[in-house]
Amino acid sequence: MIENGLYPENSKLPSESELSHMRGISRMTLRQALLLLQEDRYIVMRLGSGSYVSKVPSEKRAGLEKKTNPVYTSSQYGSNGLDPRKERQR
Amino acid sequence: MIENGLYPENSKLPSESELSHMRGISRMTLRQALLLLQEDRYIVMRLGSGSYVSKVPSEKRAGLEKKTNPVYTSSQYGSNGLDPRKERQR
Amino acid sequence: MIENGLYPENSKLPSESELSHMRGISRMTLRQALLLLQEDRYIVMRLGSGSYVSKVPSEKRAGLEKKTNPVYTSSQYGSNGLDPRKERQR
Amino acid sequence: MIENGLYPENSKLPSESELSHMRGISRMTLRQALLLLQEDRYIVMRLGSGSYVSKVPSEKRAGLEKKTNPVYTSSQYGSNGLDPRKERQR
DNA sequence: GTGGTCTAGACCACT
DNA sequence: GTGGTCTAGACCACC
Repeated sequence: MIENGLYPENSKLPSESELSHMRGISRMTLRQALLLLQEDRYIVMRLGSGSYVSKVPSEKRAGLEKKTNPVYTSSQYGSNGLDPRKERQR
Repeated sequence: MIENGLYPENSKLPSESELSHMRGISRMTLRQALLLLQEDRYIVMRLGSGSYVSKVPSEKRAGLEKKTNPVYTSSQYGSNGLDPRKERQR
Repeated sequence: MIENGLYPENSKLPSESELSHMRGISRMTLRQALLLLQEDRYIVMRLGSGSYVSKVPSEKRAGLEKKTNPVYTSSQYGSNGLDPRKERQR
Repeated sequence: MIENGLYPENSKLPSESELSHMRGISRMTLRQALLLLQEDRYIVMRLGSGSYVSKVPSEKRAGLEKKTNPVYTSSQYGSNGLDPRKERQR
């Protein structure tokens, strides 16, 4: 979603609670993802404030720089950042 | 800071607002710390007036007296009491 | 609400988030109330689990036992525990 | 300032601290004024949130309705709401 | 202008 | 998804 330009540099991400609901995953799983992003310096998590984009990875230069925690996806989500799987049965 | 002699007995501490800015934390968090210090009788908070040092803990005699709310620090701040982390990101 | 029998002994209270919405107050304020109740041993707050009633104060015997943190109310709420003031202005 | 359209209906007034500095008066004096305005239903003071304009008095109809707490001024302030007396010696 | 309290909302640590 | 803590900023009661 950051690569897709949905969240520009220095912008504030939705809250952990919102993001986890958007993707249909638990907060624990979402936090693990955020912590990996922070480890790679893509975001900064500020206690009591929110998570902020600190660097937008360049899709074009993929391969020139090594990502410590690469993302393996079989598909990309739309620009609204919503997980289509969310409309699943409960 | 009291142990370091920065604020002697019966002296007036900076206001809660000042102290919170000095340490780079919110006033609510600073107040929780002051309330713990007051619980241990190190300071007295006077409504509408300020906070005052009522007892200076002796570092040397550490262990002879029991602190209800001990402080766990990995480092000590300078004599100006300023938090070097204050230059935090935005 | 505990005195009114809404939450019997050993029962689980609604979450802090729910209770704060029910009463139309912020979660921080609700927590201060819960902490006072816990101090007086009426409830137990279990991290990651919830708050539980540990003792039901007897209204009838009021005066025979001393409450450290008494409640001063000008009125009582209904059995649903909802605050009529909740429809506040914005 | 409300009559001059500086603060429209449902808008949020500056904080008590800001307003008192703007007019060069103490917060106590400013609060007395706000409380009078609230008594006349011109504003609503929401604890922990701020003061909000609830009704804009009509200058044109002055006299048709009775103000409980009328304002007696010898002059009007500019649209910026700043008190010219503020630039006084200290 | 101080300490005291409240709002609204976030991340953190835990079950 | 809970309680625990923190942020940022407001009004309240008081000196």
